[in-house]
Amino acid sequence: MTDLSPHARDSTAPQRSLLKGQQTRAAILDAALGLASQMGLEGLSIGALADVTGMSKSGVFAHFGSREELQISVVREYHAKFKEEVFVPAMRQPRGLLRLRTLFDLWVRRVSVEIDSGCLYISGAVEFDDRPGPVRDALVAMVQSWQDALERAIAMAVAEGHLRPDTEAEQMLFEVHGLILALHHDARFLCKPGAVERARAAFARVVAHYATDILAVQPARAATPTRKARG
Amino acid sequence: MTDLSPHARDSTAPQRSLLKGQQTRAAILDAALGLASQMGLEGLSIGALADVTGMSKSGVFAHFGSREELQISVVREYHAKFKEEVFVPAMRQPRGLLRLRTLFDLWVRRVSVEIDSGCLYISGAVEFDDRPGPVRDALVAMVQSWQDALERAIAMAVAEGHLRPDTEAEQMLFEVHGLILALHHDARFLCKPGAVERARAAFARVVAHYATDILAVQPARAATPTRKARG
DNA sequence: TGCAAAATAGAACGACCGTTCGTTTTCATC
DNA sequence: GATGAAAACGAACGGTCGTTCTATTTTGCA
Repeated sequence: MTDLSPHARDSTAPQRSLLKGQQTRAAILDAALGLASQMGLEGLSIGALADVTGMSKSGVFAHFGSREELQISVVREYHAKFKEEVFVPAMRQPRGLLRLRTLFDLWVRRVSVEIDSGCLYISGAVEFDDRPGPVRDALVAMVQSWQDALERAIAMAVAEGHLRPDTEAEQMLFEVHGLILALHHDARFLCKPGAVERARAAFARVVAHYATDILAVQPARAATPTRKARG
Repeated sequence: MTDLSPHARDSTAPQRSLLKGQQTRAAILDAALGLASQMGLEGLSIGALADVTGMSKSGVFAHFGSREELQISVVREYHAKFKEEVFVPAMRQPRGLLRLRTLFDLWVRRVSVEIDSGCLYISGAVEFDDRPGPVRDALVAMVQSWQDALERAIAMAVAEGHLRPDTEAEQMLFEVHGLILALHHDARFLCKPGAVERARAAFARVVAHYATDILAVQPARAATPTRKARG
């Protein structure tokens, strides 16, 4: 249910119902996303959001009804953008190692961009790891759906014969996810240079370990013509 | 300078100067550590701390002079406990792979305990990754000193001949650190069972990759009696 | 153009925050 | 036990927060 949310309409069909309210709501949400990425979901305040958007506090507030609903909307908005930027392009690649490589590559690229703005999934996970409530529930659902997608991609790479048949998808997912977290930590908190390269090198090592043979360890671009080996 | 802080005195020598003030200050700090582990360093409020300790707000405040100083004191206190619990016992192991394994094992054990309370290094890194100031500086210094210790342990394992001579300590540190972050994330935020085992399995895989031969890949406990092989 | 509805503004609220200040209690020492 | 110092209290300040309420403006549509 997290993969097809009704709030993200395309710009053609419902042009009739694109009221002014929805328009400014989208603008507020966009500003809120930037603010929450920097200050965290808990640091996101309606007053600061009003300043940024040039509106009054009550004007901003009326669009969401509560701060909690605003936070949930921000999480959903982030999820939509993340999906569009990482998940959707990777799905255009054929099933198997190539798709898995693309997923990781886009993921790293996104986190690299977020070194200046912050990843809401990572900061949100820490902020809400023992703060029960609807915001945490929404956050968990989004992260879980993303991890499920990754795990499916790994399982498909196994099914395609690109990874060893005894590969435990959950275990490999754990290791790959750790690389992203370490990348975020080193680059953003410790300001350590070279973290992106280290993450990429480690991913290649993980793939090499789970891959069926040494031939599969070549970089993603060179593996493109093998797409026809579908069944 | 972070490894020998003057605030942690032993209980014998300065019994003369162990005034009531220092005593309650320690009690406050202990309560603050628990509070900050749950709510984060930014969620730590003097009012809540006064409630927990049964004191007045101003009474608590007077011991630190400012909220920022309180936060820094909490960070230092956490660092001291972390060092005593993870670093010091591992230093009793001989240099090399055994010490490195012990470091990781105690680290995992600590994070496992912290699944209910939260790791201040991890939550602090996210909270202060773009909030400059003295608190961030203190946090970075503590985390950096811990990472340096780990990197030294890796380099020693290389020097002892337990790890391959071309091992890049920084790269291996990156990968191992990612495992801890993934463990913290999965166990604490996603409440996923089996994360500890997954972290241990992944660490064994990493060690196996960097180890000189297959004999070094046996688990730490089986290697315990070889402790006498010091030089 | 006019009208109902939606959108926004503005002021005010109660709660909590860190901090200050003056007072009072408790302590260590003679 | 008296005394000066250290420690703790309690009230208050200015600030920000989310939220509520009532006007006022703006919008969409007939």
